[in-house]
Amino acid sequence: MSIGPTLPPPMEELSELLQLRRAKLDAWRSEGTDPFGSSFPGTTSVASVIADFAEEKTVRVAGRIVAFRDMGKSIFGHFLDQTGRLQFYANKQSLGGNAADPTQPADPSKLESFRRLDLGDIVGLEGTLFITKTGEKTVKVTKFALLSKSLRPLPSAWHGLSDDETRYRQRYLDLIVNEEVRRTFVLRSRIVSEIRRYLEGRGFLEVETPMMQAIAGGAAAQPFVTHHKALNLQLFLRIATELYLKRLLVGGFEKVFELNRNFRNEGLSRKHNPEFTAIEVYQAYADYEVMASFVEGLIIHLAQNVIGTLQIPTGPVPEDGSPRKTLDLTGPWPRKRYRDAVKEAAGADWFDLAPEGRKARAAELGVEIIPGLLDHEVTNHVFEKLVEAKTVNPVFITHLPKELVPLAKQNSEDPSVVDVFELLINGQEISPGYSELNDPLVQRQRLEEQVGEEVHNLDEDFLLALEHGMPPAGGIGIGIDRLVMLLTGAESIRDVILFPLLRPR
RNA sequence: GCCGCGAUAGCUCAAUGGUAGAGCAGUUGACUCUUAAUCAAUUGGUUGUAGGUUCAAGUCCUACUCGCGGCACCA
Repeated sequence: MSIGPTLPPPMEELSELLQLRRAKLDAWRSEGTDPFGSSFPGTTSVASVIADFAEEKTVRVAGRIVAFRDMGKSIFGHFLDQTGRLQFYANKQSLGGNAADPTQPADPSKLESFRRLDLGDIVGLEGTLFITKTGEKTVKVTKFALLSKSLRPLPSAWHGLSDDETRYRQRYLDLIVNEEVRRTFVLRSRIVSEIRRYLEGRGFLEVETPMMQAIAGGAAAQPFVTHHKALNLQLFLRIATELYLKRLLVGGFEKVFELNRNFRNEGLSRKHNPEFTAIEVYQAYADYEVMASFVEGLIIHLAQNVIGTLQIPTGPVPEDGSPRKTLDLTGPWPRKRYRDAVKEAAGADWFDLAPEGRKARAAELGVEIIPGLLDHEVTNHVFEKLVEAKTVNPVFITHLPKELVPLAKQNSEDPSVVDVFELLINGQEISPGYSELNDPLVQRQRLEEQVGEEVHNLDEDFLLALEHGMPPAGGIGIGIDRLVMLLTGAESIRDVILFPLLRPR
């Protein structure tokens, strides 16, 4: 524990608001209370207080004060714990009275101390449960303990906190004040844990492979660079888990997955954070069709069991208060060949046109074509803008041209396409899946084409593994952040990552 | 990296180039079933930073910082 550079400024520089809060520290201490108190054992969560509610029952609860309504001789308020909000009530008799002998006069100083509490303070409360005239479950406080004094004001409870920069930099405030944010991150946690349960229940083994790699392979993204001192070694943060998981297939693990962070040195956007969570799943003796069914089953399972519905709200919240659009995850999800999807969007004659004709058609359709694009790249731009971006309900795009996916098996009937799928939902690629290439000689050739001149980037160790024999296998990847966005209806990846990357202030 | 938009009290937001304001929070007082408590009074500002134009700048101009959206990057 270091002293830290951010010592609090001297009192005279603090705003009045902060000075008053600090002054209360002395008030608490002068009556013998440590304002950053000790443990408060034996508490019950708000959720279980509400679930097992019985009038007159004595409970111990703890949380942060988020509302405080002082009415003179009695005080109402709400506190918040991890599971929810509960109303509390205190008056002179409840706090200062003698329960064993109600005829004895109450001690008013207890209520005066209680009145000194601020919004944001963390308290432990002991009291009896009752229901108010208006029907709200409430704890009547008989004893309280200040567990942590808050020296700064809470954002407005009514308006919430809406400044995105503050929400991300001080996420704790966002979590205290914005209930839907709390809900989103609870859901994220449940989604991740349900994915693990689902896979483990089907015999998959979770593994952990290196995040620091001498060669960052498995995708074509810029890696982050770091350095190991003792070995004087340049290392890269991984951009994918693929090549290590395939080594495990060689090693005889037939059903494996890894669910953890990847790092890509790319720009930030509504859909991109430089560190993001992904799962990759590999199953020996399966193919991309098996994996497509697997992904469909998994996502439907998550929607039903974590979210509770297959009808997911999506898109911007309308200003006029009308409900958001919804997308429908009900299966079975259609399969569509890449060529057919492009033809539907760009004309049945698309593939009959000359390359120049395709460029002209793309322009007519409003797809911007940068000069110098290869012919298949023109088609893929059209695909991305007119098919992918406009997809709402799930669709598996199959039979992609082999130029787009160099690491998958070629189709046995049509060698110009590969045995893969791309799962599109709500304008995003949620999951790719392959029949994995296990021919070490073809794999070497494809990787050599990919790395070009930079032969030192060729993962020889991976190719060596393949030469020992990797079983035919199906593999998938799912971007967890994007999956959580999809299932929670979030519009930005920053709303499903607790601490998204920001420039330091 | 490029283009556009934004930044005003602790929070949410106002303010024709002409006296920086409101609601909530805070403070003081009243009130023993309130719940956006209510009522009365009241404190709080280097208008993101640095320059410039102007008699006068929150407002116009330039640069910068940070954020948001889009583009580029991203099999």
